[in-house]
Amino acid sequence: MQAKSERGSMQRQLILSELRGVDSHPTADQVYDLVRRKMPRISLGTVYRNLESLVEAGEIQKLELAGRQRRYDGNAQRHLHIRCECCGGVGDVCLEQTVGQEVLAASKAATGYRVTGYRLELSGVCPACQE
Amino acid sequence: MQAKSERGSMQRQLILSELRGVDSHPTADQVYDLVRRKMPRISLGTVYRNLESLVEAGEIQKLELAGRQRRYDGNAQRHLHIRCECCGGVGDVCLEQTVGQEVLAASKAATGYRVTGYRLELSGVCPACQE
DNA sequence: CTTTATGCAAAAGCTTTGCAATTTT
DNA sequence: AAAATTGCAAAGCTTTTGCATAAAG
Repeated sequence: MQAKSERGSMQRQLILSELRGVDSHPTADQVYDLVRRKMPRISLGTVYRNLESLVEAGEIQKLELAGRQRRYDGNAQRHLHIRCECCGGVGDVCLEQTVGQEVLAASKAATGYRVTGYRLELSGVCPACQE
Repeated sequence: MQAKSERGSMQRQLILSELRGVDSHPTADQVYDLVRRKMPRISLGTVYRNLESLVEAGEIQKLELAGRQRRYDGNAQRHLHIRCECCGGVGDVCLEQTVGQEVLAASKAATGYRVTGYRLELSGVCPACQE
């Protein structure tokens, strides 16, 4: 007994809109909590499955920051992320990725790898934690 | 009935020497397999505990590459890592970390964070996988 | 009607931890 | 003898998966 939808199930739409509605880069279980407020019977498995398919569809991005639980970002555009060492939060850095060609060339020379990409992740102290 | 040791238990020494003896950046269970060849009754928990304490002691480093299982590097010096997209292996890139000050300054301006560091991780195709 | 997605629950993969026994200092 | 570490096993946490049922196209 659910309304008709243009793009996927109601679960999927709700997950997408909730994720777009926050800037906190929530983990899967945080998304689950958000979504459950409006759809209490949704399951965690469904959240994981839809997050994954939204990533594949290019609607959102998955953040795999070093050594921690995955987070999801409703903004699918390429941008950097910075983690606060103090509160653990993750912020957006809307800059081009800016590692120079010379680094990539030097890496190739140093390793023999064909270098195809890189991942850059910043860390620091967020405004709130600086008081 | 173990020999006396200068720095820590025999388990710890063996873990360190085995890790120093490979350049493959093994995961904890791969270290476990290596070490078990010479000390069959060692436990995985002991391997994890010692790897952690060796990291804290600055003798080795823990690699937390995006979204994957942790790996350990017997070389504690700061250097870059590159993952082969094809075979999943991880190589060393013995270069200075080279993200410019201007990127860090721009990040600060864009976010208000006090930027204190960054992590750079390369990807590509290793010589073996290029055939 | 056929295909796709869901909820539930169990399983899987990696890592940590409690504890009694052993080793190290 | 006191402090630190071990092996074992159980628990923890995050993510994935099998399956019968329900929703979507």
